[in-house]
Amino acid sequence: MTGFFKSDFSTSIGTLYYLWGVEGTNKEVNVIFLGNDEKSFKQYIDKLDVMFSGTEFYEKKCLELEEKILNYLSGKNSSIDLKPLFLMGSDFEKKIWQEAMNIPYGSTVSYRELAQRAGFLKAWRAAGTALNHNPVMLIVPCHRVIRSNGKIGFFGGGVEVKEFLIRLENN
DNA sequence: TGCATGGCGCCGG
DNA sequence: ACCGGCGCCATGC
Repeated sequence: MTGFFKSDFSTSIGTLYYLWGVEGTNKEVNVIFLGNDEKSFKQYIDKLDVMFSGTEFYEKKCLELEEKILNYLSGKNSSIDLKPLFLMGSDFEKKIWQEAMNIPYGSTVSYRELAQRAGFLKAWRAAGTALNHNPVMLIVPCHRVIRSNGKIGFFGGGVEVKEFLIRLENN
């Protein structure tokens, strides 16, 4: 694994931090981290324990990401069209994240339903914990997962942000 | 290994 | 409608 680079930018839901990684022989560049919490961003980088190349080479790539996210946050685009690269996480967590990506824009499912769809009939509680470890907010749309009783539930990036995103997608 | 900890769910009062 | 209690399951220490 080589070619990590990172950056941040300002949005309507606060400063977003992101991290790219280049994978495999085809040199595919994908998003490893996207989040609004600087602390977890830094912790993530520490855990990866890698060297970073300069962002200049990837400036175009960064601008593309920022444009896609901003278009999504302004309601202009309903799809973000960025591919995540899960470098960390258990198989269970990856399956939950993967399944969450199948939730259509503008709709919601319960934690229970999500766990079931991913093949874990009774692991709804653990599914919530897995979503809390989602490394790429918005790309894995964990804000579309709410409680069975209709309540909003929690959100790593802040419940207000979760509410904002659900409202955004229903306008 | 056991036990506590989580973005939960369901039932009873 | 709201709460407490108990059940549920993957992780981390």
